Amino acid sequence: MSAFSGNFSNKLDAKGRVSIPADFRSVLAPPGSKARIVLRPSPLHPCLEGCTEAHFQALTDRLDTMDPFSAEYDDLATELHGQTIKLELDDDGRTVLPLSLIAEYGFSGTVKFIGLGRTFQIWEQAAGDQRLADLNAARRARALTRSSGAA
Amino acid sequence: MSAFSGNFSNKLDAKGRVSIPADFRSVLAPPGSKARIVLRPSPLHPCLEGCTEAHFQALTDRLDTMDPFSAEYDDLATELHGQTIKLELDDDGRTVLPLSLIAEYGFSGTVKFIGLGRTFQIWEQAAGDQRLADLNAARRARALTRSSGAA
DNA sequence: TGTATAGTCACGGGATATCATGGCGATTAG
DNA sequence: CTAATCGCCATGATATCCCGTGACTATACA
Repeated sequence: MSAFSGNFSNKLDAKGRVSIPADFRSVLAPPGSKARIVLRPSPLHPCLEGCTEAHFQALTDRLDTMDPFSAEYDDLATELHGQTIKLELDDDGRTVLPLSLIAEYGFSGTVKFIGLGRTFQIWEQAAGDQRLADLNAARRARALTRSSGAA
Repeated sequence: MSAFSGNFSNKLDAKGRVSIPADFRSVLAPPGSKARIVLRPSPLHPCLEGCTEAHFQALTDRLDTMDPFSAEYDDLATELHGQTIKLELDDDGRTVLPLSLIAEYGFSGTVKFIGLGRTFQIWEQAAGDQRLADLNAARRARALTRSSGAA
């Protein structure tokens, strides 16, 4: 597998450590080698967004296509680099989330990992569940609309 | 055969394992090789929907044409990947359904596989039977309505 | 045609590996 | 010297693998 899929709930211990789901670890690095993740605030949601270093590189490549003196360049560069944290996983597949982030996102006890393919998100448990539920409701509404239109 | 057809009832054992019907296995992978299935919640029914990795790939291909920073991308990616489970079949053609799913869909003892061609569904036995019965009833009603001109 | 044989399949059980998580102790910084 | 951080090990739970068994089917053979 080479994409982040599924959602997982893992515990944040007293020291701010969390296990990265094993499925995600296998995407982040070939088994055996040190895995690293790149984390930054989601531009859309109250959650963290994580990806591989390679994917982050691909995102920043986009900067090279932009006018380096434009406001857009400045905004995107700041967004991408200004709040990005690179973390290394320990031998148990865990990483330590900085206390500031834990406080900022209201993480308490359990966090939710949601796969988005090339990236994944880390939510406060309840908020993450809500996000999925909202999407499902919308999907269901779309499906029903379609079928009643066709019938 | 290259489509999921027919319906089958198989048992869920104490460990949450279930045999994938042999007919479906032959669609999922050439005999001998490891078969994988992609499962996600049905948008319309209280059941799981399964398909091949290739079919899922076709669904996610659409993401590559979208702006990865847009809300649309985020929604679709979460919808597609966020609740997707990729399972590998063991040498006996079985797979393990996560406990959370078993609870969520009320699976107990026996589950029903219903082929939908490119995909298939996994229902709690009684609900799946009901689904088929409902469809037949609706079909009969339509036929009667047509023949009598109006009902 | 009736019977024996081999194959496939669903299903159960038990041994083993993997994972998430708690805790301890060493190491480092202040 | 104290406190925070990091690496390592212990543990329970879960998943994975590998085996055997019985039902049913298809094939071979007399």
